[in-house]
Amino acid sequence: MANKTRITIKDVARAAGCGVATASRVLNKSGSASSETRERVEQAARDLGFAFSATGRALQSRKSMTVGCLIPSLANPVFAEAVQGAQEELRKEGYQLLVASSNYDGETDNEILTTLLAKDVDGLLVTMVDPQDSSALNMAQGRNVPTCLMFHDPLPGWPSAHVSNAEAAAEVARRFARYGHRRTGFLALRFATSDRSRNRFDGFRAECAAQNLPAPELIEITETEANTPSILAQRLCEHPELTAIFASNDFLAIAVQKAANLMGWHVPQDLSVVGFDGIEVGRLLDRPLATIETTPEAMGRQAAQTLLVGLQGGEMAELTPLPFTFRVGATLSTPRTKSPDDDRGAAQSPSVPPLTSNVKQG
Amino acid sequence: MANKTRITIKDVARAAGCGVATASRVLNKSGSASSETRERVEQAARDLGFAFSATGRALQSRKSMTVGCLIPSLANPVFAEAVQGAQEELRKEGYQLLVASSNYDGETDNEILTTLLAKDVDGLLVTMVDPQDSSALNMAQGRNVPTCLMFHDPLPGWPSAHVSNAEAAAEVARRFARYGHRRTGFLALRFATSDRSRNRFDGFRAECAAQNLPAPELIEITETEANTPSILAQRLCEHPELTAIFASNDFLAIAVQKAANLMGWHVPQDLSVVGFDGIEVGRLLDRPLATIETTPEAMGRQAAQTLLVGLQGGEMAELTPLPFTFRVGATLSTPRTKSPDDDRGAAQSPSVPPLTSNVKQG
DNA sequence: TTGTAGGCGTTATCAG
DNA sequence: CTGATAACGCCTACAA
Repeated sequence: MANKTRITIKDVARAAGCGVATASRVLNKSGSASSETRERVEQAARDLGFAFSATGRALQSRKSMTVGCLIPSLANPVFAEAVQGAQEELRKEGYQLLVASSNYDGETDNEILTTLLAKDVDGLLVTMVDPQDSSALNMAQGRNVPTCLMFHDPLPGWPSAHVSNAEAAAEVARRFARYGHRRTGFLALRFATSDRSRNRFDGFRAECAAQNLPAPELIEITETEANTPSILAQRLCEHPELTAIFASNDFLAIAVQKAANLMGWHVPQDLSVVGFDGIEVGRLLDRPLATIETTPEAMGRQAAQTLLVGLQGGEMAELTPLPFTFRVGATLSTPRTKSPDDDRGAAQSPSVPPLTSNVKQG
Repeated sequence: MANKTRITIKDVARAAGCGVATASRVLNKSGSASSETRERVEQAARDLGFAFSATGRALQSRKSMTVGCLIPSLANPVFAEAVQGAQEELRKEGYQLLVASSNYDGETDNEILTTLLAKDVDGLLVTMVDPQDSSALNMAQGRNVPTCLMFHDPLPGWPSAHVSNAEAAAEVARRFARYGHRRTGFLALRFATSDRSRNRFDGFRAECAAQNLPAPELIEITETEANTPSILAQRLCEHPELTAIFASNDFLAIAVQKAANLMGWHVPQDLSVVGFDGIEVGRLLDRPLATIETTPEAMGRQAAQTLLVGLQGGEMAELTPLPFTFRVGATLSTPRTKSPDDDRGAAQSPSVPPLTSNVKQG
């Protein structure tokens, strides 16, 4: 009942019979004190169950020991893992992470950054829709709040822990070419709000050109389409000439397989599929997914380490892209036939109803 | 260069030619002010790009508008989604989330809680190893910091957003029984540090008994074993009598399938598998996973909403368990044979080498 | 309507 | 070695 809400250093000082300054020195092991008062203070602190208030400290020291972290969503394991890595790294140095997600919305991005800045974060870890043109991010810069991006390809002004999206995508194009694919597609979700996705497409298209392949087809889909195999199947049917699809992330790639199955197409013979990210489950699928394997947790770690340098007043260098690997899987092979108008899959499952109706029954 | 580090309300007051109290009133739309000074203050604030310091406010108001969130790991999508849901819900009311993960370690749990408390969080959202016996959690209670657990089955003293682990597990036992399985196994990871896992096992075992099935076999594995199909296969081989396995989460369930494939066992005929959680990819697998479907994001939301009540001084009621559903999949069927010592899979793939050697080549 | 003053919890400064 | 005291940024009486 008589619970004094909070025990402050004042209480400790009083209990120890000394001034607050002395108590502060003892408890912080700064300054010096006679072993006698030291003892009394420590005893009092223990008895009272004293703990410093980080808020009071922050106000006085102008350091909140808190880092703000903005990402699109924790529901995407790629971002969640990056945050996990960053959090571990920062905690070692005593920093806590204030996490917020924008749900891929540019306005929310700015609102969150503003709030984070108001909370006096000492640094920022950011993945957002449009970092190049964010008033809030500029404000962070103006206030000299060290900031490190994550996932974004290099941008003037901020370091970014990233994998070269264009180069990784180019690797996919080369693989496709090597296997004899010509008509390819790039399946994208939230193309408008993801520079990562756009950069992947650009890199993919450029390398297709370099490999003398026709320009890849850009297929943009909505979240609903991605989550409903039958609808996705319809969308794929609009591009019967494609023999290989590069999905902008692994979930989409898996969805493509599902949709293909629905239509009686065989992956990879009828349609090859390659993903991006390299999430763990891709490897556990019956038909392990060919994909670009990245290491989001390492990305978060790298971002955190760089930020730590900035936090200590150092200069944050531009970051070398993290390595990626092409994970070989069972979803990429040579196309069944070079003839684009072949009635694919028919030989395998002659009993399958016409595609359109089949799609509808999905 | 001449960047004054921070613009405070004092600066605004000076620029507007008035006292700080007036500026505060105007900017907070509390108290009243002549429309004239109001104008001047707002103008000044805009010109200077003023923003309140949450730290100063927190110190003064004794409200940090921050909620601490402790979970085992963001690398587990189940927790990540819960945090996502909670974050969205809390942001609506102006709260930010301070997130930290313990990596399933009980000591770290306490360290983190202590730090969070020192940061003056207004409330706590917690999933930890041992909530019943945590000094830090008790301290939170002592300080009257509203706390809501997540994922834990009801515990005296704290509300918890959860699914009834025992009941869900019982449902699996009933399904197994209905399909004619008798010898079953429960595959667990981190059994010692997860009351969720233990409660699932207890519920499963109890219902097996109720269904007149032999007691289920408890198979504990390490993370390494879980991630290496060939090793997991070896572990499974130690229990040739089992026809059905209940995995304590979906990832394990998928791993079991992988391991089974490696040995030439057919899922579900040779071995039925049911998971827990209901992660999205389970549905996208070639062989959709039978599992207990839960809604982690809703759990996070519920926890946040309850916490919000506590944050507003209300009484936090005990929470009704969230509903779960048994997701029918292709990994559960009647066992191929009732005879436990049948050489399973042999009929299907006579060319498969003996199990042991097959395992090793994995 | 307005401004002054005190205090939230800490620490750094500066006399004793 | 020790203890007032003045910030840190803000808000809320209390006065004017």
